[in-house]
Amino acid sequence: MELRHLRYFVAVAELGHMTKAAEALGIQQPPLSSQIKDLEEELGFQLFNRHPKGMRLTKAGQTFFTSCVAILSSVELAKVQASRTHLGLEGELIIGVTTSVAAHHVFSNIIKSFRELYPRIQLKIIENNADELTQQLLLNQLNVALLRLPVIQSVELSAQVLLQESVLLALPKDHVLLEKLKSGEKSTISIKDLKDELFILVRKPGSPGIYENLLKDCKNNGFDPIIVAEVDNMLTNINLVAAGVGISVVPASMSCFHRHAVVYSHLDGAHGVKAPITLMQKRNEPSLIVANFSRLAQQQAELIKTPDGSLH
Amino acid sequence: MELRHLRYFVAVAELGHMTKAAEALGIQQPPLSSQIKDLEEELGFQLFNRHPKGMRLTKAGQTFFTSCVAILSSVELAKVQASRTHLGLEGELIIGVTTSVAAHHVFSNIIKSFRELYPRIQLKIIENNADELTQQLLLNQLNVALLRLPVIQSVELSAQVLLQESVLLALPKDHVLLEKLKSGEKSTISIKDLKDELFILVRKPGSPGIYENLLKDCKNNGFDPIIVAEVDNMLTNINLVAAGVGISVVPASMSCFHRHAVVYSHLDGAHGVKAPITLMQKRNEPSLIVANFSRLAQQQAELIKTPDGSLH
DNA sequence: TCACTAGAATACGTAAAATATATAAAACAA
DNA sequence: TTGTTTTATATATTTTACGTATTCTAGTGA
Repeated sequence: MELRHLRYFVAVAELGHMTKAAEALGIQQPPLSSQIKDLEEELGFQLFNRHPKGMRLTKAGQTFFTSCVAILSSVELAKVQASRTHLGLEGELIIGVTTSVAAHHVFSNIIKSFRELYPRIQLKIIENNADELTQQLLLNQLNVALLRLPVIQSVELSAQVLLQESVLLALPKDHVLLEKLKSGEKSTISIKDLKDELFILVRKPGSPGIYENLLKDCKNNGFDPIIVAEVDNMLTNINLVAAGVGISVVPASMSCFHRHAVVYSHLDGAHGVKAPITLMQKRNEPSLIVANFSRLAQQQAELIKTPDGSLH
Repeated sequence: MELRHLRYFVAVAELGHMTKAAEALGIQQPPLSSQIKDLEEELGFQLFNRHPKGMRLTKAGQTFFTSCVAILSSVELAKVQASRTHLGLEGELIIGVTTSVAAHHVFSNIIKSFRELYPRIQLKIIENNADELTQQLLLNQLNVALLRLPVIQSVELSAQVLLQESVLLALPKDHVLLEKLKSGEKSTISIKDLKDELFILVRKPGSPGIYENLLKDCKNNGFDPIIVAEVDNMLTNINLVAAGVGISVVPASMSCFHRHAVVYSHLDGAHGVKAPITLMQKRNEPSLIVANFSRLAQQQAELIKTPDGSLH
């Protein structure tokens, strides 16, 4: 039994007429008769009662007809679905993201526009630190990761920087440096002023990252910072600053958190400290979905950059 | 695209190996390669990534594979279902029945054993009077009807008597004839004793039926009975007898109703009055379901007959 | 009753296409 | 390198779906 038999059978059943069905199918009547006969022989029973005015379905034929219509339409659906999968319009995308990237509005813009363009792709979003995300990417537990600075270099991975963001110093509201600014004793805060401050950092010892660059800048200014706490993500940084534990440096986009207890200030002399947003994926990623997501992420990042390259 | 393509594709996808799949399918590898290639060309995208160790499904291939498995199994199901319909094991049976037949235990036996033997046939049971049932049968609104005596003769219909049942006289508990029996004045009630009684009958004037025969018997005994009520079904007869409206004659199997208010008695001299149970169907009924039901009904009727032809 | 008509079935030749055989190409492994 | 494994290509062969011509059958109408 082939789909041809089902197509022919449905045509005859619908028109109730062998000759008309043959015409509709674009073949001659004798081969159509022959095919219907073959089908009936394979099934072992009559599908039609032959009348001088045409063909009428038997009870069994009626049952079979209903099934055939469903089968033929599910064949068409199968083609369309597979094609949509091939075009990257259908499927699943697992996105890993760090807390600090998730806090940036470019992330919500990316997700929103992706959902609009590819509504039939199921999105799964996993929040984790940069180190874990990279491991998951290598293990194919993620399709793509959005983080700040890559912490693991691997030939299997490719990284593209979506945007560069400057960082701000985060201080408890009642910090002495802020009083000096307010009283006019200082006009800006410089990295040199932080020599005796207690730092809260996100740091994987030995691996690169934003805070690795901060440590270098401090060293260039003649001191090693005092680290009072090492935490897992930048929101915890700010939580601890708000609690008065110490000071920290965070991406500008995070300055919306804890404004009742934390003041965010420009930091002079921290030239090396930037907080990019980086998209990472497997280097030989064949998935069109990932390619589409990557392109869209780039576009959304461009959109929120001002012409001179700075940020809104 | 033909089912062959789907079958071949599923085999290759399951084994991940063109050569092994060809072997499993009982064909050679080159034509299988060619068919898979044809399928991919028709779909417009690759279903497999070719690796030196075998074939691995693409994302689109995975989607298509899932659909194909479902399609192939629904093709098999379609065959089975149509075949079951052909064999009369699947489908619908609409049975018409009169109230008095429905009251007979042979009816519940028939329904019960039919449901056991043909559990996948949906039964619809319609209760109506004999006249309406016959009309519905002619209009193909019923597949089969169970009634007492045929009221319409038609070349389109065939009737078979399942069993013959005697009738009983139904009297109100306080009827004078019963007192005569009790006092010993009479040993039995004869049809002649009913000359001045008020009869409750189910009667379509001019058409045959149990009560037509009763009227003849009365005439043979020299009187026309006084008809106090004509009703639609025999249960109403008994209801009215219980209410003291008059007397009636009903099939023996109905003597279980209203025993607190109605007494059922043998009636001498009513030789012509029998209450058969008759199965009617269209004469050229092609349905195996109807044939099976008819055979089963006959069997069940035989079962409750005692060897000498009388009833339990 | 007899042709006439409409529709399906049969007979047979043809063309398309599925399959088989033989071989090549590609990617490893030893 | 050579041998092995696996898929792809080339070509021949067989199968089969299709086309053409015709027959069969059951109504229909004169």
